[in-house]
Amino acid sequence: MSTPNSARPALVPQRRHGKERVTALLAAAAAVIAEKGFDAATMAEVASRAGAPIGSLYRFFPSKEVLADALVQRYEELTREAFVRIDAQLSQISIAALSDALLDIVVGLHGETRTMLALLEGDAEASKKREAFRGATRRYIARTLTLRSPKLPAATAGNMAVVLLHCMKTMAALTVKNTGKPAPGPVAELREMTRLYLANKLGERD
Amino acid sequence: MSTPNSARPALVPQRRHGKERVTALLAAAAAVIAEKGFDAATMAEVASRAGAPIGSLYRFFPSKEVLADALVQRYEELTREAFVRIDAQLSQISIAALSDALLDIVVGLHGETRTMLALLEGDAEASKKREAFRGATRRYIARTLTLRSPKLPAATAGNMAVVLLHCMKTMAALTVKNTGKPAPGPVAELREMTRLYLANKLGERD
Amino acid sequence: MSTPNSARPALVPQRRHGKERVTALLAAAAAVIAEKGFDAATMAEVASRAGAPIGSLYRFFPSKEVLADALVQRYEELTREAFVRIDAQLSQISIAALSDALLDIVVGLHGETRTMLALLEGDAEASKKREAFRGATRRYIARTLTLRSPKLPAATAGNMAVVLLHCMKTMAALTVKNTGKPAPGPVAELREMTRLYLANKLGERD
Amino acid sequence: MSTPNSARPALVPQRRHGKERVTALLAAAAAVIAEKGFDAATMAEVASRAGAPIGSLYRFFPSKEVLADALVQRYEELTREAFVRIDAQLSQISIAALSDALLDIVVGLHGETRTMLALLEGDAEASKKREAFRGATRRYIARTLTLRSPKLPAATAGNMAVVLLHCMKTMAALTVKNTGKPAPGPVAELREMTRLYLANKLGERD
DNA sequence: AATGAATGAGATTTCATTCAT
DNA sequence: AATGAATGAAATCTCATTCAT
Repeated sequence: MSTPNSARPALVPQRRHGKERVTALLAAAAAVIAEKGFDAATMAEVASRAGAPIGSLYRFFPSKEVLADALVQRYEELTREAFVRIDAQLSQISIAALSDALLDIVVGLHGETRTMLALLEGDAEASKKREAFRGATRRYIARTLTLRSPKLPAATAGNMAVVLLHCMKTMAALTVKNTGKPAPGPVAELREMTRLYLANKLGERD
Repeated sequence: MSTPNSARPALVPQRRHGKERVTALLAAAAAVIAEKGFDAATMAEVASRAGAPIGSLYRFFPSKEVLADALVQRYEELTREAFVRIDAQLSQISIAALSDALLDIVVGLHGETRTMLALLEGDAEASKKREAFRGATRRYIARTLTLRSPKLPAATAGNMAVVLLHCMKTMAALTVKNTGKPAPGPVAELREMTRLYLANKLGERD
Repeated sequence: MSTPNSARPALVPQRRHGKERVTALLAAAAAVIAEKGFDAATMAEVASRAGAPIGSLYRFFPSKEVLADALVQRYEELTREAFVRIDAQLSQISIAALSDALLDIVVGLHGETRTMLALLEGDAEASKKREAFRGATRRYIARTLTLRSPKLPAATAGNMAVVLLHCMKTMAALTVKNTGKPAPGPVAELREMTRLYLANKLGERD
Repeated sequence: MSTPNSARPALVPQRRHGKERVTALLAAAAAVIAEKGFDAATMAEVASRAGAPIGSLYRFFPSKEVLADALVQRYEELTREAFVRIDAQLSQISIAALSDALLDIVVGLHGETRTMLALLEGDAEASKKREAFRGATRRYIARTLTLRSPKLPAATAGNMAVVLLHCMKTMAALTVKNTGKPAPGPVAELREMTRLYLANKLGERD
């Protein structure tokens, strides 16, 4: 009657129509959250922009929280895949290239960088899933650093990962600056700073 | 949510009692926003935590937006003063010290770092005042860089300022991580990265 | 809450599989209603607890109202059978034993006493079927009283039946008190009060 | 943002206008709950029937639960006062008169007997306040019994109170039967049964 | 001027019932 | 016939802002 249905996870659609609808709902949610931020985004607008009745939205995503988590989970999967690709060629690329590859991960989210930023904001009330995303990404970074420089102490790798995660967030912020245009100057500076940092820490000391 | 009272600016209190009340209201607003975020902070809680009636809050700050702007303006003033202090000793300090000084500005906000972050989040709906804060800080950074290295092209200084502003935001985020404890490892890494970057860009090439 | 499907009655299942399913659905409905009350019980939970798809539930019971009526009808049948057994030995038992037998009828519903109470609550919106249950039980009581004491005026028997019906409801309430334990002290008092009343009214004055 | 405001108790109105409004709201709530039962009564209808906007209703009664509790508390106060009056003349009245006085308490609630019944229904989800009402009334009864017959064992008084409370509920149910008309026959029977019981238990054995 | 009660649009969420597959 | 996804009206509750006192 009044107990919020926060327990149930997102429903996985069975039929083709349901899959299309879920895709549309997630796209609409990403768009609305990108435009207005998580709090100001309303479930009604998400549904209507997806051309779905509100009941359908709630059938698949039983709460606003679950809807946000579904988006975050997608970003986490994309991020994990990106690290798999980076790790596969880790021994063949320069440290500068590695640095660029890290920053380019956020660009790979295409139009949803702004959504991801909106979802990652707000430490306090953010759900477990979103905090987990940050943690997971940090671990991916640390593991990649260790793979590349096996002598790097684990603690150092962890600390560096925190800083590099923020560099990635900065990259995301620059990418969406001014509604989509990449702001090339600042991006170049960010790349330079990150390259310098990685080169200095990971070695290549000649 | 009805028609907002967007016109009138924050009232400047005349009598001593009024000044104390405004101080208490701003402190309460900072605390509530830090705890719950801007959207979840309610005007009623701000007033009650300041021991003031809600009508009094609205007398001095005609809207939630104006209240947020007043906080941002205070942070901008503190930031400006910090740059004045940095610029005064700019020729006598090393680049590493300058780098640290930039990052330490956010620490100077004491307990309100979290509030400032909450107010700076959310590109979309943020008011002009908050956008102006970012712009002003960026200009302060650029001016300081130019003062220290007069040959630095203006465009480069501007681009660097964008990146350094994000380093400051990172510093702020690390400062409030885990309810106040500074997370020393990541902070050390951030300082190192920023020092490397500034040293490389501003020179000291001997 | 839209237009209810009030017309069609409960479908009587033809095949054996259908009968089993109906039994499972009714048992699930009884359990859910006992736990949460009629309003808070949802059709979805009834179906899922019976291991049946929601469509199947609606095939046999075209509305929530009809489902409740089916339960009530079962209680009415059980009650009628109980009165048949009581009437069969009516001339051989003492008035005290008759009194106890009346109160024990509700105990014979086993685990569904709570369900019955939940369905009998709420005068206002209760369906005809549920009101009819009360009326029928009242008539059973009155008839049994008349059978036992033929000189009892019909009007008196009817009035007494109303009171005795409430004694049975009280017995039901005491039976389910504290999740199933019978609360022996109050039950003993209720038995005593009912015996006194019946003995006084039905006679045995010699 | 989403936390229900179940914590805050009912607000006590300060000004005269507020007191009138609270009175109107409680009357409207009692009427709607009496007509439709607690679950089917909507906050919107309560407000509109009191001629108040929904926000005003929630200002004074922060949740539906609190609104119900306020009604129950009023009934508890009326009940307590009734017991005070009964106890004051306890030594001067016959046991039959005491029995009648107990049953007449529910009649003293005038038109709100049905509301009280609706609020007392439903063991499971009922709030603490409503359970407390039952408990308090039981204790009032037990104390009155003990005052009248000091030799009565405490445990027996408690058990009798449970049964007598149900007699009072029965009286309430009979009072509201058929939208207000008292159904004189059954009431007379109930009075008789209760008198017999009390006379038998409390004594007058000469 | 100061207060805090009043307002009501709008947000999230539920669920009985239907109907396409 | 059987299934379970889809629907949307309606319920509870919030809160920025106003304005009578």
